[in-house]
Amino acid sequence: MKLEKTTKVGRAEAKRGYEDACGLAHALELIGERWAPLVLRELWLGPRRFSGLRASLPGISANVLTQRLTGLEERGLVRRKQLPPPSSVPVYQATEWAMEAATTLCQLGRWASRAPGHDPSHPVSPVAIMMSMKVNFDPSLAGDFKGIVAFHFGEARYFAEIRDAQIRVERGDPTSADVTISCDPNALKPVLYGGAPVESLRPEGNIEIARRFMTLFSLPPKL
Amino acid sequence: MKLEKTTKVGRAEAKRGYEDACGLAHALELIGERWAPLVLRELWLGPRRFSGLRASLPGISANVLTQRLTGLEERGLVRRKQLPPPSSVPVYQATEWAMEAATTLCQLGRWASRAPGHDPSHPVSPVAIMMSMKVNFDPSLAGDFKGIVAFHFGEARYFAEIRDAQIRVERGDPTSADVTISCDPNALKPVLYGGAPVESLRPEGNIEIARRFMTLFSLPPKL
DNA sequence: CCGTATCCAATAAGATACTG
DNA sequence: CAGTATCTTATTGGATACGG
Repeated sequence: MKLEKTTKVGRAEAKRGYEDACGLAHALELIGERWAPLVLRELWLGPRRFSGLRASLPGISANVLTQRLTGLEERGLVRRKQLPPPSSVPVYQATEWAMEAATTLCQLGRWASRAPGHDPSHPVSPVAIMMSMKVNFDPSLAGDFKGIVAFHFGEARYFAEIRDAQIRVERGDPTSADVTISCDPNALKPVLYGGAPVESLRPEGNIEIARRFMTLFSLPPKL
Repeated sequence: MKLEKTTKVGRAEAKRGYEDACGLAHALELIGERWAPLVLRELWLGPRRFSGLRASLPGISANVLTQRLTGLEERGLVRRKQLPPPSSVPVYQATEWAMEAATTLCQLGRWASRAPGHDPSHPVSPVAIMMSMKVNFDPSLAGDFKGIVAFHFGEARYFAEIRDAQIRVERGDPTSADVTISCDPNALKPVLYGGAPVESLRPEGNIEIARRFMTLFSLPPKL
């Protein structure tokens, strides 16, 4: 139609910036684009590959994921790496600095889960459910409980360790798990937050530890 | 290929949601739109009117501000009020719940200010500069300093009180200020964070308190 | 399997004018 | 002042198609 650039914008003001010195405005320029915070969430527990990110981010398209990853890389939030040959798989890793934001974003997630409009019936990714454990762990319920629970979500492996009324969540295999749970991330929600029995997940190992573990999380009160 | 819902538009596919039960995804549906976090920032210290918001958000257009305010109101983050007659001015106020998010967003702002790309030469709003004080106050520098500094940014009035190595930032007039500074918010930046002398701002009152006050803030280290 | 490039339709944002 | 209305531009997401 009209190919003429109306020059309204004048110089190459390519990006839409906020022109605001407030750090928050800059945060939005760094991670304010659609999907960006969720990409960071997926990188929270370690490097991931393109297809894994795509699978964990239902609805993102390949081109948008590419844009986000390259954008985040340009801004110093993500580093792209090649695993050593022969695998030579490219993976994306959050920088240490980006990880600090991820911690803050966790809190934002906890805050939002109080909203009346929050629908927990949607699917969750493995990282998302592990993050929910990190953020909804209630130290006051833990007493002197101590245990390591391994989670197998298909090929993906994570574990949570509770000790001294603190929780640690990591990717990979623990040195020694008390109990291992193999399931879909979504199956964990009713057990963690709905009081469903852990037996439904067929835990392997110390079932008593599994049972107790699942009682240590509480969603913040709804509004 | 075999998507049955390929019917182009799909009618009721109203909003673009993330379809992700993770709280963070819902947070983005609540405040992930462009400008939304900055609107909340402006409401951080109390209710504001439409024109004040527009003035503090350089670059936002009236229709987008309207959309944000009505959207935030629908989602329970903002309440619209009418001041009692004869003024009858409509004002927008953040709900208590939204204020919790604002606190987290502050942290995000502090995080982002470490970025190499952060340009502090852009203008800041009164609320933004007050927020920077809140978030960059360094208790370890405060010792037993005690003082109340009032800020007049045109008609807008704010104050900061430091006591017991804590800072409190509010809108309005303090019961008794040690010193009052009338200036543009931007003029405060070099004094707070660049070591410029407070005398350049012509403080009225206890200048020694003003001088000491300005030394109690430190930006996080750049990357 | 890991992406990138391109085209297109649907939205969101921006600029401007205008009304009560 | 407090917004609507309207039009233009930019970004998004989906669907391929294509290269390593």
